[in-house]
Amino acid sequence: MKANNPRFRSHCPINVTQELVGDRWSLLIIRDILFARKTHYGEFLTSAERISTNILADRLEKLERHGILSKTRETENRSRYRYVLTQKGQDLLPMLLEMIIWGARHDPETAAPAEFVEQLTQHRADFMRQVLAAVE
Amino acid sequence: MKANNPRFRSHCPINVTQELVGDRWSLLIIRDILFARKTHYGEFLTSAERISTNILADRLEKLERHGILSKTRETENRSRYRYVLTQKGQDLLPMLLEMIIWGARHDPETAAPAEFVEQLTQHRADFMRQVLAAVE
DNA sequence: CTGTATCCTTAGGGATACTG
DNA sequence: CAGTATCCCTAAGGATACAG
Repeated sequence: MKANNPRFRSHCPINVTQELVGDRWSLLIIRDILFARKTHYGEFLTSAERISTNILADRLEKLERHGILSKTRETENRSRYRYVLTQKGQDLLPMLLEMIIWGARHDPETAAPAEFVEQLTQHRADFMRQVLAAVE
Repeated sequence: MKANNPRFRSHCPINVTQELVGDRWSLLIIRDILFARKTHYGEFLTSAERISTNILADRLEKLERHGILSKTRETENRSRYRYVLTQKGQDLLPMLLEMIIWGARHDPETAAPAEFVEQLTQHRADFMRQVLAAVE
């Protein structure tokens, strides 16, 4: 009985990562939290890719269940939640940055600011630490 | 009609990367080429995740169409092909390494050798250059 | 061995009405 | 505003027979 442990096709870490956050939406939600500083349900709905309400609720629940983000009540407002990344979620930043570099380099119409990508590419690990510090 | 120019949901580079290689199989094929040095159709079929023949053929064709790998005839054997990564495909290595780090760190049953992950984590950018050099 | 062709099933996703 | 609940549908994937 591995109730908590999802059954992976394999324990290859690449496969595991993909099974946990490789669906169509999870990484975009995490992107919104990390880069657009979004924290509330309604904000995720406004992103360019237009996630629908049921899918968003489902993904938020899954990500919380996997310990990637946590949901906390707003003190002022009873029915308002705040979504923040756990350490496990923040640990996805380096991978996201590599996805940005690759996606931007190979898409002529990329939405990523050229400077940002260039800076990112040059600095890599050092830059990652900077970004993390700024985010925290 | 969906041939050359894929219509992306958005040109966010994270989204683009995911739409190009974010399916269930592409990255595992690329992993096999990069890390297990596989080059032939039959070899991909033997991996732990057990891809089926039609899906494999489909993915190989898609990856070739997107310029991520290239297919060349073996000189000795007419009906044998050799699959190799293009530069665009090799550029995925840093992202794969980050996926390895994250997946291994957060899966207690990971198949990744602890030493490798530790070395990878510590060296990051430098290590990536080493790996690339070794692969080429 | 290197693939195609078929058939079939299902999970994932989208639209939208509804609730507190 | 912050979600649930339904309904529906398609693309993605799996099994397997077959072909060069």
